[in-house]
Amino acid sequence: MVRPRFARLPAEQQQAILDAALDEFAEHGFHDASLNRVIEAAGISKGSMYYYFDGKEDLYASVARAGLEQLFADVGPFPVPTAEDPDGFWATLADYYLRLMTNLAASPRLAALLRGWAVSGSALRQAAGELEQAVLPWMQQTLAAGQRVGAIRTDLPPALLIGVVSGMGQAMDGWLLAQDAADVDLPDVIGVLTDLLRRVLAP
Amino acid sequence: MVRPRFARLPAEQQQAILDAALDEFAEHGFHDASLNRVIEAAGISKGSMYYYFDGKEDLYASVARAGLEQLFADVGPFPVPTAEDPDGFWATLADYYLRLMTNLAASPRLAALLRGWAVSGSALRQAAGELEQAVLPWMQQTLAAGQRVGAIRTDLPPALLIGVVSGMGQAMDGWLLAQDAADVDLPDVIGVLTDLLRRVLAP
DNA sequence: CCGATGGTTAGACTGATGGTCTAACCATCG
DNA sequence: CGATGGTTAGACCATCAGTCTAACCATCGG
Repeated sequence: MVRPRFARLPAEQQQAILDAALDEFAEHGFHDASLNRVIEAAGISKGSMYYYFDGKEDLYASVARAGLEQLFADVGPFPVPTAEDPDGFWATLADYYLRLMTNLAASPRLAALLRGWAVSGSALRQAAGELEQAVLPWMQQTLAAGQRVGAIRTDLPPALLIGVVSGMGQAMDGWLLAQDAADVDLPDVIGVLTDLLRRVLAP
Repeated sequence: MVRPRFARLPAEQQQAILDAALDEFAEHGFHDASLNRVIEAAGISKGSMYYYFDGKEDLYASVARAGLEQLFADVGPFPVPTAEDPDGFWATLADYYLRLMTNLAASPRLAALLRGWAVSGSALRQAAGELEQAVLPWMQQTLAAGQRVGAIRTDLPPALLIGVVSGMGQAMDGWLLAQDAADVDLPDVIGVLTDLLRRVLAP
C-alpha cells in the first residue's frame, strides 16, 4: 500500500514521481520497467522511493490507481445499470463503454499501461488484484442487475461469465486501441463489441 | 531459434534439459523462472545452455513447442473442419476441443506452462509469437472454412474475431483447468463453452 | 539559543538475475 | 603426432529490486 507519507509530499513532486513511473511502465511493461530509471527521471533517491512505496508492485498499483482515478473523474463512476428491460440494460452498458473508451483513447500512456496489465507471474497478482478488487464488485452487481431484468443468463457460474467477459474485454480493448483512430466510427464499433458481449451473456 | 546442435545431443540429455526447464517455467512462470536453477537441475553449465539456446525466451519457446508436439502427438493434429453444414462444423470443433482438454488436463505441468503464456512484455512477444505462428494459420483456415459453410459471420474483421476468440479461449481454458476434475462433466462443459464461442461467431 | 528528537534523504551495498567471453577440453582427421 | 573445431566450464559483466546506515534538517522543549 502506498505509504501515507507520499500524500504529504508537495503535489508537484508527487506528480513528478507518478509521471516518471507512468512513462516507464507504459513503455516497458511491469517486468522490464526499471526502478532505477524511474528514480533518475523523477530526480529522487532510491531511499526516498522506498520510503514512499513498498516496492515496485506498490508503485505500479499507485500509478494505475492514479490514472484510473483521473479517468473516472473525467468519465464519471461506473453506474450500475438500473434499466428495467434487457434493451435498456445493454444500452446503458454500451453508452458507458463508449464514453470510457473515448476518454481512454485520449490518454495513450494510461492505455498502454492498462493494455499490459494482464500479468501471469504471481508477483503482480497482488497489485493487479488490488485493482481488480475495485472492478469486481461492480461486475458482480452489474451481473446481478442484468440477471434480475432478464438481460443476462443464469445458467452458468458467475465466475465463468466474468472470466470470459474479462477475456473478451481485454481482447476487444486491445484491438480497439490498436486501430487507427481515423478509420473507426467509435460509436459504431462500440455497438458491435457490446453486441458480442450480449451474444455471450444473453439467456 | 533452438540451435540445431541441440538435436544432436543424446535424447536423454535433451529430455533432462527440457524437463528441468518445464519444471521451472511451470512453477514460476516465465519472468520469475531462473536459468541458473535450470542449468543446475539439468546438470549442465551456463556455457552449454547458451551454446544450445539463444537465451531464456528461446528455451521457453522450445519447451512449449516440445510440450505441444507431445500433446498433438497424443491427440492428433488440428483438423480443419470439413463439414458442409454449420452444425457439423461446430460439432467437429467441440469434439476436438474435448479431446484436447482431456489430454491437457492429464499434463499438469504443460497446462501450467500454457496458462501463463499470456505475456505482456514485448520481450516474450517473439517467443509467444513463434508459437502463435503455428496456431494462427490453422485459426485462419478454420475461420475461412466456417465462413464457407455459413457457420461463421463475415461482417467483422478476422483479426478482431481471432483476438476475441483467443481471449475467450484463454479465459475458458483457465477456468476449466481451475475446476476440480471430479465435479465437472467434461463433455457437458465443453459443449457449453463451444456454445459460447458459437454465439459470438455465428452470423 | 541550544541540543535532542525524529521524519526524511542519499547512496553504498547485497545477492540475484540474464547474458558474454575466454580458456580449456577432447574427438576426429590428415 | 599435431592440428582443427565442436563442445564445455565457469569467471565475469552490467543491471536489477531491495536493504541499510549515516547524515541531514526542521521542529520542539528547556
